[in-house]
Amino acid sequence: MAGPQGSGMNIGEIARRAGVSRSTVSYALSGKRQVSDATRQRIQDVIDELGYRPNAAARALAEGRTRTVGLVIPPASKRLTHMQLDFVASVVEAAAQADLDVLLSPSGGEHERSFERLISESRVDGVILMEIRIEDARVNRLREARLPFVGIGHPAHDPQMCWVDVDYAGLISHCVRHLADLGHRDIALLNRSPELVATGYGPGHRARAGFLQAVEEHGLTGTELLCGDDARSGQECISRLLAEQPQVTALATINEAALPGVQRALDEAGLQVPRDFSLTGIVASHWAEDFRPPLTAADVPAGEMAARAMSLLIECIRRPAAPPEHVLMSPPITLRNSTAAAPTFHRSR
Amino acid sequence: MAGPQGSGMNIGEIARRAGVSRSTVSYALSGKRQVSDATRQRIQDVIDELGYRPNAAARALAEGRTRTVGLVIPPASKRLTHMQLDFVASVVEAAAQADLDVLLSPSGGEHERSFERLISESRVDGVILMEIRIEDARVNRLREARLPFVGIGHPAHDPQMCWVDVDYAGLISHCVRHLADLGHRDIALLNRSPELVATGYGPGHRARAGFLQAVEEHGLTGTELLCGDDARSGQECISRLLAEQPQVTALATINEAALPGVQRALDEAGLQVPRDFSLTGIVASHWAEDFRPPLTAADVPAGEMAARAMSLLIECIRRPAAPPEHVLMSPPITLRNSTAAAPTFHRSR
DNA sequence: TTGTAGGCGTTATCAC
DNA sequence: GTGATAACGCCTACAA
Repeated sequence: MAGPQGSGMNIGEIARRAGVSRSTVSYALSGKRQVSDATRQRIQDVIDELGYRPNAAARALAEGRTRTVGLVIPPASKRLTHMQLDFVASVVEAAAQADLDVLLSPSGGEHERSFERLISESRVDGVILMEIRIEDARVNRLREARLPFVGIGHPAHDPQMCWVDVDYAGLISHCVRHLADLGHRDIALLNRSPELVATGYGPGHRARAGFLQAVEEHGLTGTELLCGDDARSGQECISRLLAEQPQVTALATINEAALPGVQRALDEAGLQVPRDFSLTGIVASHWAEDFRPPLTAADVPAGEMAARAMSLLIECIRRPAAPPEHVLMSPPITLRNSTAAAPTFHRSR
Repeated sequence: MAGPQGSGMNIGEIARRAGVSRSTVSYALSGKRQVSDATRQRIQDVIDELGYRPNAAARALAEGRTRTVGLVIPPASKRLTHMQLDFVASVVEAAAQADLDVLLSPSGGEHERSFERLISESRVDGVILMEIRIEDARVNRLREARLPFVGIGHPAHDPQMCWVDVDYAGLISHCVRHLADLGHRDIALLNRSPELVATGYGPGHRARAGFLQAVEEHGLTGTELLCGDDARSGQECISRLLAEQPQVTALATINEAALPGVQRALDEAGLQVPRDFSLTGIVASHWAEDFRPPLTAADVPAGEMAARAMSLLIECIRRPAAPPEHVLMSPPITLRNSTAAAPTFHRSR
């Protein structure tokens, strides 16, 4: 098994050495027509000996497909969250399962060139688009390019595209009801950063909507906190909340990166979870389990989302005319140990 | 500007509409020979109108290069660390800067197929290989394939390959000296997981070597802790250490994921950093700054490593015969607030 | 300054 | 069962 990409290492060379024509080698490899066992074996021997693999570009050119999918990630400047990371890894895994390769592309900011290359140079057969905004120009761009794609997240109005999303509104609303059932009357929503929500970040908007609706439905008082995606912001946010609104006894969150700070703020205030303060939300299981005590929360199923997105994409590629499918995931709320009945006496300021 | 990948959308179509030959269009695009301003403009107009972009596969086939680099990441099963994540994002960023695309490939475990595709189907012009082991089969595989590559990390003996690494041995040794200067006599090294180190994970081995050497040099007593890459393992590890070896007053770490647990264990034991216990190590700045108090530590410069690796790779691609270059980075230890003079009295068990 | 033509390595449609 | 041969879309000598 010598080095593959040597000099004249192509299907013709294999054919020559095996004493057959190029087409026979091609068919022996693809299995798209009968090849006698004897010749197939002869060909295979030569291939094994030389370590030959067909050239991907030539194949893509001839077949009209690349066996590659694009994954558009948010730009690196804003550090990716752990959930996003899990997602990237899971997409790669799911693609590998289907013998597809993954071409990564940042988008937003400086990186339009990379995105344009991806979609308009026929580098990929389809695209998975992360972090879709409520109004997202890239969606139109992809449609223009007639490229099959699946969104992670969904824009405001678009029955015409495939997407996979988590039901942030429904789940947060569920969390609020859970807290209401436990007797909490004043609760807060720990949302993502102000900038993110301002630029139309779907989960932020939908969590807010679900929160407001549920708060009203149950006659509660609700406070929304927009909080940076890091521990320090979380600590500041919660410290301020505890100081300024001591009547608040519970919190729902979608901001996992802030959790270590939340923990510190509660510790510093001498509050015990769940005795003095209840906590729940939508969080990658990793973060939920690392909290003390472990969080009762809906675990964002990054792996399953990636797998569903990939099979949706494969389907979109196979049948471009098929009606778009949506998957709105509503993972169960895992009961751990961070919510309890509201404390009987209010904390004083 | 209509949809690009329509039906007959290729360089010939552009040529036809502009009333020139295909080669003229090609040259107008590449600039590899003079084209009169008039025709160039006419061609450009047609291109703009139709939104044409050359087909990547055809170009790769003709040029013999793909304008794509491969990034081999550890498999998703073992969750990527934050540092690795930063690194992936930074590589993509650096590649985009050079107008290169990035093909992602998991490796190890189930994913040999993906790795083999990457290196033997001419899908990429070069490879960045993350998480190199002290003995790493992939290195030989890449060399066999004659594919330019750059390692993040370096194997035990290999002057023949390009790599970028952090000087774990030197930095940990530096940390130990710092602690020794502060009067600590019993210190510990919080290493990565036993499995990782057992499979020849370079940073683990080199941190250990630097630790042992420095401990001996300064006449200290050292304990090495192999600890899982998560908060719970960190907490268990440190709790046990504090209980079993109360004479230990300082710790150096390369296990950032364990830090939240380290913090909890110290809190639970009622120890204050740095008054009662000093902490330092090699950690992505993100984690160092999220600790309370912020850690005095060498910040792993993921962004710069990625940039250096990318330019090394570009150089390897340009001149495959050039002697291999190495970059051993030794980022400065950022003074924050987690180390102080050793406590005068030993803690009791 | 521009056009012609051959080749890059596959796949796939014909014939045999 | 197997071989020629024409695409696939682009690049680039070689001519003009």
